[in-house]
Amino acid sequence: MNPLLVTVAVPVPLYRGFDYLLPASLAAGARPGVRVRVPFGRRKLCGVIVRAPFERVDDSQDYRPLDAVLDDAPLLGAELLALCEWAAEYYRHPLGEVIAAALPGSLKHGDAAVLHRPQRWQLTPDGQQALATLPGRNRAQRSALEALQAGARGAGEWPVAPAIRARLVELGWVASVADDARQPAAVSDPLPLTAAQQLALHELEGGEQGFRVSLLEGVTGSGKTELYLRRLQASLDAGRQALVLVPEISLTPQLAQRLRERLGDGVLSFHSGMSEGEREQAWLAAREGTTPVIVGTRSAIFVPFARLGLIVVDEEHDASYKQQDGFRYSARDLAVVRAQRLKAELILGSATPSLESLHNAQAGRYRHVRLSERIHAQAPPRIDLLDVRKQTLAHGLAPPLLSALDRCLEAGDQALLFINRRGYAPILLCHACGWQAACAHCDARLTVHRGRSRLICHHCGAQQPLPRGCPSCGAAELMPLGQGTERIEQALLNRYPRKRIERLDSDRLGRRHELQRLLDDVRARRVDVLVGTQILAKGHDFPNLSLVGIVSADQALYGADFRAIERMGQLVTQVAGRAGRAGQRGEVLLQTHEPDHPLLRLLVERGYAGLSAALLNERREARLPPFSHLALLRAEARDAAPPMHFLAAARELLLPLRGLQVMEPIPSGMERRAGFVRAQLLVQAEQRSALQSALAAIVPRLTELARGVRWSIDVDPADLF
DNA sequence: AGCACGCCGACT
DNA sequence: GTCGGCGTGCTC
Repeated sequence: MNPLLVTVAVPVPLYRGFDYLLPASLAAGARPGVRVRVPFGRRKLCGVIVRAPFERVDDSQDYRPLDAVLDDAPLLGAELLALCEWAAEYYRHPLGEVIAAALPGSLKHGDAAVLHRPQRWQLTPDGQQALATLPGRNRAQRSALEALQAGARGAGEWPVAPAIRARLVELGWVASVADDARQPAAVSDPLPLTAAQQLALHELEGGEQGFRVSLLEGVTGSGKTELYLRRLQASLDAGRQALVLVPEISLTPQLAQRLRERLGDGVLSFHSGMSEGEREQAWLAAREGTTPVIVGTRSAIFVPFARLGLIVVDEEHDASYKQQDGFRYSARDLAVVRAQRLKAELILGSATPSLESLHNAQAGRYRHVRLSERIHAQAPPRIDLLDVRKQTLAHGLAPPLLSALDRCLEAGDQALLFINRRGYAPILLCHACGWQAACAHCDARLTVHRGRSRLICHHCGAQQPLPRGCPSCGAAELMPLGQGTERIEQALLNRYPRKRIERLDSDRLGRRHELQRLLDDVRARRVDVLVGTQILAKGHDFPNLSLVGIVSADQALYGADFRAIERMGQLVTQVAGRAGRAGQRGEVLLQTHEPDHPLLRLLVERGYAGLSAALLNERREARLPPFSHLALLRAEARDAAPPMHFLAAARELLLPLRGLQVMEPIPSGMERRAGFVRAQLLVQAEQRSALQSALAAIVPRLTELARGVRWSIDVDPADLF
């Protein structure tokens, strides 16, 4: 018999498969999904077997034997492996890298997959006694013991420094006990449903079981989460697990906590803010079936489950579900694929659904479940356009907005100001000679950050100290032009010295618990005005806002990207939705220089539903997604010519293929970025399959053409820059 | 992506 | 005379 070979996916950016000789001694355990250690060039890599062993037939090729089989049982089950293969095909990304993206760090590098038995820390009788007699100076020990007594349960929920814990164990005051019987602790009762919720729940539950997608379109405050909870409970009751995706790390603790209160403490999180160890344990627990629910961000779509029955994608319109570099997958779209393959239920929830999902719902592929009433029966916030033309702006704020703020704060209410720009000002200008602070590596201006006293490029991260005078003409005074969150915050601090003004943007999200503390302060009404970027639009709940000011959304109106207005509508609607308290209508002011823009008027008069309907019509006319399918071929290099030449050659390869419309290669929106000159080629197809086969056909040739050019394929690009 | 091999400038 | 610059070539 001929020797056996196995195909191994190795984590390298190569589109070819690599076959290895399978030593007879290792043949028993070699199955798809099992990790192996293989020699690769001069190094050793951890790869995954992706095909059942097969007999060697050709003698022309030399093979190297694999070193070791790392798993007794496949680490990637058939379902997850198939999902990875599907994603690699669809997104035209090397399978080895896709699998690497699906594995938590430590497992990716070949560490043994060991699920620690859940353990729980417990006060011993000695510990009980010690707590009573412990001298007051042992503060750390005391508070740790008190936390345990107060009912901290899982190991992760007992906040104690490892050194203190070790000491307490040594003293015999605490002990760990196995916690297999994860009794659902402190499970609270479901909230009563409104009539509208009941109706919606009925629609979600009804009809054919098995694979189904529901687009749950519910305005802010309509109680989508309670419906998720009902479906999650039903899934758990049926003995199946569930996956809940959220767009942002900062939303996981909040939601995970709420799920734990209702579904028990088996609910685990999965996101990049966790340590590798924590992520690995959550991943393994889901795979074993020992955790009923995972709440996570984009990458959690690759968590394996023993019996997944339900996926919820919250805020499904959110662009963060699309990975923007490397393996450019959409977790929301993969959720559809995964649910279909598993015959599972999928709920896509949003107050402002993406045009793609709306289109799918209208085409009958998704159930369209609407929740149009807010629970507390407030009127939905009305958005008023504030024409700022010819008005004197103070740091970008027009007098009517300022007087609305005055009234709001006098009444002791809270206000929120939204501006989608970090920093103090996006431009630093010399009034004497016209010089502007520009990035040395990008075609971009540097943003003034007053607090840190620096100029920062928001595209490549380059920084420099804030210059004292003009570097070009020496004039003493430089003018910050335009506004960011920092500047609005400053202006409000000056105007309202006795009020508490807080800023919320990614610059402030450094420390782990800071966001949580800030949000708590806002909810407890210790903050009067909150100034922030789109983080404010992402589902955080602020129950006491009576005024929302949107400093500007005009940029989207001039934006070159065909999705700019859709995004603006989502952002504005989401931010506006934060306004209004029980029984009181919120006020929303949207500053604009284009008060007569038809799409802006549509948004204000007919809401997101009106805007999205009009945008869908435009897309249909223009044959843009979701009425066609796009792929973007990007290229970059140190010099300007190679990317264009590469793309021109790629275009030649594509032109003879059928069912495609191939544009001319063009320089990217920001041509130079982080020292690279970038260009792109847009390919459009009516049929997804035509796009797929075209890309499949040209990838091997691209590899040959790419001399000195870095390139990537973006299937279903989120933006065309 | 790594990692090596391979030929041309400023240093112990 | 060497250390090292990154160009390009390969990885079963």
